[in-house]
Amino acid sequence: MNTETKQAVEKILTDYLEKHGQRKTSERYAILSEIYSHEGHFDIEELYVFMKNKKYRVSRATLYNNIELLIDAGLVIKHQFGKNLAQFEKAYKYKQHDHLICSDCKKVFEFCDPRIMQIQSMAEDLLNFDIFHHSLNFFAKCRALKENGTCEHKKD
Amino acid sequence: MNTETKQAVEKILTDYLEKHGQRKTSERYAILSEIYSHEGHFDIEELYVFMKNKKYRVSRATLYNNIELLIDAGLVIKHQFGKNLAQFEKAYKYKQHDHLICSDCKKVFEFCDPRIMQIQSMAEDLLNFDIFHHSLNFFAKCRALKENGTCEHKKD
DNA sequence: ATCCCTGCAAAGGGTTTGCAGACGC
DNA sequence: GCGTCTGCAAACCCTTTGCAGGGAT
Repeated sequence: MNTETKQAVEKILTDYLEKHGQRKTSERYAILSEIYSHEGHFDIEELYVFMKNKKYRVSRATLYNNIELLIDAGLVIKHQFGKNLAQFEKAYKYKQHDHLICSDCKKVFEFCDPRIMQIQSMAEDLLNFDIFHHSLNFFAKCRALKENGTCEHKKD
Repeated sequence: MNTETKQAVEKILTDYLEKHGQRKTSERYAILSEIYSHEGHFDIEELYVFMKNKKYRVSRATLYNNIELLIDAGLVIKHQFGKNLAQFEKAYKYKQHDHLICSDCKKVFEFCDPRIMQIQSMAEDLLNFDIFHHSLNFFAKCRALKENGTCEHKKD
């Protein structure tokens, strides 16, 4: 990842840890760095394998503990795409977007629409809450599937 | 539940089973009836306990199998509210709505906003998919919490 | 009579917990 | 040195699977 982003997210983590009186362990910075060096979604097992394949001696328990911390610090976002498997994504400077999941091949697509923020404001005022996160998922069938018998995006 | 709804959902199930060459077992109709006799969200374990507390001899495996069938038939909707626990809800004649989850007490609130359908149309055309289901969840802090130190809706 | 569907129990897979040792403070 | 954080492994919980018996067609 670029140096600017690396420094920025490390500072956010440092500030968060200091504010909450938690320790600045090397594992926490290693996990953050690993997450920000990958594009797209990942689950804990994938992150574990990535880090094991490098020099890191890291445990799944530590990953589970610290991913929660990173979510709380606003550095990571958690997704649930219908399966019983939490998936994650880096959050810093990543444009707000939502997801569409292909029911055929389970591939996840991204899109964004500013109108979601208007709905959010409406819900906040209606229910008297402050919303800090949203999750919008569309489940869909590829139009090419019924015409050609195959997802046209499978070749990607 | 009212007789009209009961007959309507049973017909939908019957049509679905006949169309797919699947058997009309008493368990399937019992599960459907049980689901439609409750308001709000439920998970498989709750449904299992409900049915055990009545006369039914039913297994969790059958519930898991048939809830998928009912979802496919459009009679049940599945939700994931951030935890690794699938929650379900009856779908027939139930107005389209979305959810806001209180981060303090985890209570789930409902709201609806027609603009979600506009976003859906946009995403369909942008990505060339036909969307058959959507899931929009807001995660939020109750405004009364920071003022009074307690969720004002906890008394509900 | 066929064979799909069921109940039961064991297995599976992701996540959490307990504990002794390590390390930030 | 104190107390938190870590790695490891076992425990946990929800869900899926295997199998023999039962019921729909």
